Amino acid sequence: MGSRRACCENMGLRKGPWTPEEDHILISYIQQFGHANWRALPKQAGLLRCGKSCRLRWINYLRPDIKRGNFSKEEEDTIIKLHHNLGNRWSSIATQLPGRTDNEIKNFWHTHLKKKIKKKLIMKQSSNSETDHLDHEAILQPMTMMMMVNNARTSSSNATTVVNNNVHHQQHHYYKHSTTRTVFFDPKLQISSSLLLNSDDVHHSFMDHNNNNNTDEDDVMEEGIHNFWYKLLVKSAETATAAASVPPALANFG
DNA sequence: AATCGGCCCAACCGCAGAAAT
DNA sequence: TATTTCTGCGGTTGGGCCGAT
Repeated sequence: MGSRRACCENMGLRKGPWTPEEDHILISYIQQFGHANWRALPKQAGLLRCGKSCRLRWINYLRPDIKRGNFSKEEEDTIIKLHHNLGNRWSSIATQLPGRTDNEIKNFWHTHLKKKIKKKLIMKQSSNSETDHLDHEAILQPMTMMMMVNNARTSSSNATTVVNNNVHHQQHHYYKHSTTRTVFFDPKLQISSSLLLNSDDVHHSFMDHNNNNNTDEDDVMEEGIHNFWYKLLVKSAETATAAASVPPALANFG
């Protein structure tokens, strides 16, 4: 694809917070003419904004069906459940929550739910006698990796990158073997989790679950992934705790 | 009353895929 | 089929707000 100029590079266009006047112009225009072409809209409406900015303003703030205010407990539970299944696919999650935007859900996740879940995990971890020796930071570190690998798994475009880098593509996860360890790799962020995934049995446990012949493929994947991440979490926390000096956990893989 | 630091959220940016040419 | 344009998505940022000191 050729080099494309960002829409807001156009000189003379306003950026930053919208004024009530701009809001009014945008609402009036869309009510009258709709928004068939975002690119052309600001010019036709007489707004000194790029189309992208107009679209965002409308979708996230001005649409008449936007539900404002605090998230209910039901909405919260729905987000947690959907995020567990879908990962950071905020737009998909938003389709299940009428009146809520992907941006709003994303913000809510980052500011409230993520912390809440981490806290729950720590509480759970503290009450688990079997893993009492593990420190909480070591648990949270692989959690970050879980998120990143999950992102890689949900992006089809990354698959190409992975193939180009000669990384094997198996089911929905990417992995590659070095002579000494199995490495998970996030092609988008160009980082690997070699520190966290230096154990073959973790890798095999994941593969075993994936090779299960159960008829409900999604359930198998879900169960396999769940089990896999649990083992990974414990294993990597052990590794991190044991290490006298922890090297940069997310070193470039080259 | 002033300052500081963390939180929150609207808006921006870059990227990728779809659609159009 | 190749290239360009448009749209939508997810990550990130920055500024306002608010409580703590």
